[in-house]
Amino acid sequence: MKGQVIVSDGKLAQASVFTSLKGLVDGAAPRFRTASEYVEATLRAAILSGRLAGGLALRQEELAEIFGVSRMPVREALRQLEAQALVDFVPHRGAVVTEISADDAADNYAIRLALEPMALSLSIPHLAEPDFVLAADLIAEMDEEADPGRMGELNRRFHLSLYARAGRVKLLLLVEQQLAAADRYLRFHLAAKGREHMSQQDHRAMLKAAGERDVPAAVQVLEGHLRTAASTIAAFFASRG
Amino acid sequence: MKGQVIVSDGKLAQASVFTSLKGLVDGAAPRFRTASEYVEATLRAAILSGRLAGGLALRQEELAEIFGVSRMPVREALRQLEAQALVDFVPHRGAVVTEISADDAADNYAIRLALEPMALSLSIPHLAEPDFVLAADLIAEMDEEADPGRMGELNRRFHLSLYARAGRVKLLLLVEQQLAAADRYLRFHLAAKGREHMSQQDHRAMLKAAGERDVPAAVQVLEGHLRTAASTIAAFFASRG
DNA sequence: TATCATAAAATTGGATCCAATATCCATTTT
DNA sequence: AAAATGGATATTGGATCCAATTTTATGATA
Repeated sequence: MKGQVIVSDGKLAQASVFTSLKGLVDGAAPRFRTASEYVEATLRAAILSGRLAGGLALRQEELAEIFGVSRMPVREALRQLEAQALVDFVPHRGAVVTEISADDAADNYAIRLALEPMALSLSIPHLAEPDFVLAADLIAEMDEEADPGRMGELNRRFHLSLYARAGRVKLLLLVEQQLAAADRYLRFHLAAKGREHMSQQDHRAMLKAAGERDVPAAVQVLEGHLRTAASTIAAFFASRG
Repeated sequence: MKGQVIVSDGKLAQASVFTSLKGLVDGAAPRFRTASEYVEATLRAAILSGRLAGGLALRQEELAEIFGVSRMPVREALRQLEAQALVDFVPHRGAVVTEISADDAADNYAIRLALEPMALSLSIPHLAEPDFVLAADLIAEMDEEADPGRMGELNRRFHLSLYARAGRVKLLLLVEQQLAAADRYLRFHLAAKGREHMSQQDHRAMLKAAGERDVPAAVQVLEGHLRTAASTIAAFFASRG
């Protein structure tokens, strides 16, 4: 079997990462329609969570064995991830997990800074009681949460809860993608500053302004929130990597 | 051969569309590294240009024959297009070209209205003489151009020329995608209002403001430009589709 | 004639197989 | 000892093959 190859040389660390992949999505997510969707979702979660680090080469055959499928669904999944800029195809070398850099982080925040105020502005007039309740619940959950990965998800869902009534599905789709990508950087943010810098007061202020249908105030808080996060992460990259 | 099947029943019209596909990209574009890239580029151009209308089912085997490849590169290309929201996979039915609707157009313009002012603001301080020359040239070309398809391309390139120095590659990538998607609607715009409504005075005003490094003025013109286009297209859909 | 059951055709997702090509390592040569 | 060279090995892109499932056509029956 090729399994031995994985642990034979310097790839042991990778092997332990890979072998833990399979169960990653199984718990929360529903069953997938196709194998490639399953592989794609699992790999995407692993990359966004940082479990598969930038620069790592993902070889099709190896992944196929781990997931218990042929190389074909793996190939399709990797192509999808390529379209999402999560991997680069290098001929005869494999799909390489894209590196995250200060520049990428800046890009991500510039995009969010453009899209999210738009989404929020469109959504606020149509938000209803259940939306406010959900948002408040998520803030409360974040107060309790310690795990950084789960924290990222809660943060994402909070933001989306306020944008949900924007009525523009493709806009929201883009926002979701950018929020998911932001998780890759948020981990550094939390590591650098601790979870108290999750800016829960910003979240509360946004919710309050939204409740009062005060679009300019909500947008102002959101923009400050994003700019703060962006500069924190920029500082982190400047100091370390 | 299956070729006969294509022309045997009611699919004749589709066949003539399909068979003209192959050469679509050959002229301008360089050779592609892989077959799937070639297929993808050709299909994308055909969909964005409106040559493959919304609702049309793209069957893998049929495309494979037309392109002279097996079903596999076709499959990969279609998956890529799915990621770009240009087709939907319907099980056992084929990849269906997504319909364009008033709602989609509104989404597209909302996204552009969020992203492009950001790109323009970031870019203006770094624009240099060659950028202004290129932009001016493109305006002049548009004055002469009659063909709607080519007009769309010129318009796209003009906008990009002013955003080019934003220094945020992923942001620009998104902008490019949205501009390409906008071509699908621009065709209706031109059909409805004639090419004099291409708002060349807006283009000139944007270029002037950019030349004076007047970011707020340039952004204001751009926003007005996009809002006008959006409402024109909304009116078009309201009257017709 | 309309409707429902049943069989045939078509289409996809996935597996396996094949050819082309780049990488990597050992050996040789300077 | 370092560099060049040649061949084994690994890896990918593409072709062909197979199974599952849906759609569509056909025909029987009320």
